[in-house]
Amino acid sequence: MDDDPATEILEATYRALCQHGYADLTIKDIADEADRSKATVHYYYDSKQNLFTEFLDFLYERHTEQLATIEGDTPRERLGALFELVLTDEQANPGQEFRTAMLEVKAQAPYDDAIQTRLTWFDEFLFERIRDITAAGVESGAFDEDVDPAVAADFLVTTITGAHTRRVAVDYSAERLYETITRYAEDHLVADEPTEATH
Amino acid sequence: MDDDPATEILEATYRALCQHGYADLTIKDIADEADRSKATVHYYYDSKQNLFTEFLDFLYERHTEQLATIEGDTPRERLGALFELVLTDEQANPGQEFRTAMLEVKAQAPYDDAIQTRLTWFDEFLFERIRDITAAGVESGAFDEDVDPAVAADFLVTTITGAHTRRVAVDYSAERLYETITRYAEDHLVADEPTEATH
DNA sequence: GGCTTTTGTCTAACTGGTTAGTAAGTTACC
DNA sequence: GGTAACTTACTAACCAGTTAGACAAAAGCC
Repeated sequence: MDDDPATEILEATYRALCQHGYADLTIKDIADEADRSKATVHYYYDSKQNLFTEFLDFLYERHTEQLATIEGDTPRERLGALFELVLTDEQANPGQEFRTAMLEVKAQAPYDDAIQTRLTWFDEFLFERIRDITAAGVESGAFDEDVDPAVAADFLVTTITGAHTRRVAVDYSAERLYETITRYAEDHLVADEPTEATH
Repeated sequence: MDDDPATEILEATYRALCQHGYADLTIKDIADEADRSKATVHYYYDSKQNLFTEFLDFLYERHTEQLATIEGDTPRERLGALFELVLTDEQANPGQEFRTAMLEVKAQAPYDDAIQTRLTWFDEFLFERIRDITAAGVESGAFDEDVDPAVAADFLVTTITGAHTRRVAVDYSAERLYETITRYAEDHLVADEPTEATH
């Protein structure tokens, strides 16, 4: 927590973002959260856009670190742990407020190349992670042999994205979405023979 | 096109929304698009929030009319037509600008009950439409008998929502998402026996 | 028909509030 | 004394909503 002021401002940005949402996020909100003046924020970051771009880099680092911690002896376990992390984890993602703000940011992507570039990183990172786990599962025989890891990963990223959106837009239960996706994976990825025991 | 001024303003709102996005949408933008003054907009709609709520009602009506036109002799054809309408139809949905604006609106749902209520209508309408088609397919034997229509519809709505979000946030190809979802439906909904012919 | 009054539609100009960013100066440490 | 870190006070721009009134058509009245 004994960061340099620049990092402290990024952490304050996170808290301010959760409290006010992206649309209503002002430099003053961030400054207040960082216990500094508005001008100090501008001292470290030239513009609001500049600050936010660096904030997304900061988030990306945190997010990839989190996804890297995923463990499990089998691909199936690792995939389950990943779903849990991105769909239900409440301690890692302080919840609805942050997800809402991230959806606001996603909607701003077409207006801001720097944002779109970074959101694409997030998307691709998740895709690659799922594709690799799926490929390992296919190779080990745990997953159905005619599953194409890239196609399955693409589909799952889309569904996870949809779960995030629905959770915000129509206040849909995160748990229920988690269960539906897990069920899909169990039913359609896991190979037939070894799974019969599960039923 | 010879509507009353109130409706003309709603149509102007649609055009202004596509041009400026939701975040940057001002009463002036709408007024300019309607070739009227700012005060005239306020003459017909008390507040911006009021105008936008009525605009969403206007959109809902248009959207449900569109979804009602879906035809097809078999449930499979109807589901295919629905995917095409909600995922690729470019003449019905003037494209990226509008989808982007709608994602911005979705992100505002948690801050505005009137918006959330209406987005839930959209979500539920699509869900029910897919569930009914799926149920008809299961009943006729065209779809796998152990498909639960409600579960499948829920999953598909989530995936469609994800496709919309990814298209905006990471500029993902709509066509590719359409193909992935169609493939899922063909592989996992359609009953085994009658489908062998397709492969 | 001619006259006034009312009503519906609309506008220019203004108000009050907000915001990103800046300029100039202060404090604190080396 | 110089520099890094920081603040107060400001500017310029923007926006939702209001006000006061223009203009025309319709309605009521003689």
